[in-house]
Amino acid sequence: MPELPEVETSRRGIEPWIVDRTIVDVVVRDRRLRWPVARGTESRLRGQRIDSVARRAKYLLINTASGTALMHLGMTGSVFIVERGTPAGVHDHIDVELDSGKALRFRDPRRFGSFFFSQRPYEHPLLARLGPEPLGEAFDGEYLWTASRGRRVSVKQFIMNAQVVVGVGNIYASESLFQAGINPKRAAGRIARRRYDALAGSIRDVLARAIEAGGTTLRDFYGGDGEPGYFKQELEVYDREDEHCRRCDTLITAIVQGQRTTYYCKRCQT
DNA sequence: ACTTTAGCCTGTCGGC
DNA sequence: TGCCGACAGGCTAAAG
Repeated sequence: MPELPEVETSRRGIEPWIVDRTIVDVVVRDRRLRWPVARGTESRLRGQRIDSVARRAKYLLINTASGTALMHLGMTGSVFIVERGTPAGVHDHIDVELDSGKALRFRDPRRFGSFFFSQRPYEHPLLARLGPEPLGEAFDGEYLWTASRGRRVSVKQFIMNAQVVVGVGNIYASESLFQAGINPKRAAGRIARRRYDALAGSIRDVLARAIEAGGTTLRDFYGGDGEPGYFKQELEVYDREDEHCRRCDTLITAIVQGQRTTYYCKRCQT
């Protein structure tokens, strides 16, 4: 489900409900996530006041004075606010209960998500080697071009690599490459500097527009306010196999790269 | 150092 | 209608 725009939409949705609230308890109903939820996570959070909620890559960081609770939504995870005491569904694995009478609920049917506590989150092995934020200062065409020299992987797989740049998942990789006019099969190391300028700009633009639209809801994504994401309506190629390219009318092609489906226009993307 | 693959899970959908 | 395989928005670890 969630790529960067969906995680950012979730962050904005929960922020007003949890910042400056105190955690009165944490209830973990199922510890079997991507990595088992460590024993003691609950006690480290209990009694802490939430100072802020941030996002790094696709991680949500709930910051307190004593450390940070990190959540990753994996493929099917979501977070939302409920009244404390709201009966939990089968996939509602964690509740962070607040002194306001509300709770932050973590739901994840496939359990590819994760939840852990860290005093130095940015030094945690899972975060330490992440690439730059695509909407940040350090990300531009020069960076991508330099990082791609000598790389033989396809450009699609290259921009989905979180050590290169974070937050670009399967939907937005296809969309960014379409907007930049680049064939997703092209080897990353054989793309000119100027084309990487275009690609970096497209990644920024696509992600920013998707955040504005509240993310992309293909089936079951809802932001913190319960609204679906409306970026689906703006998708140019993703999930549009055999439909007409809006720019040139050619039928959109679907291929598989690295076990993920890629969509592109053979005529617009070279 | 890079690239590729297997695998973690459940739910849904299309074809028979 | 039911069964079965294919597929799904992510990511790591291990193997090559």
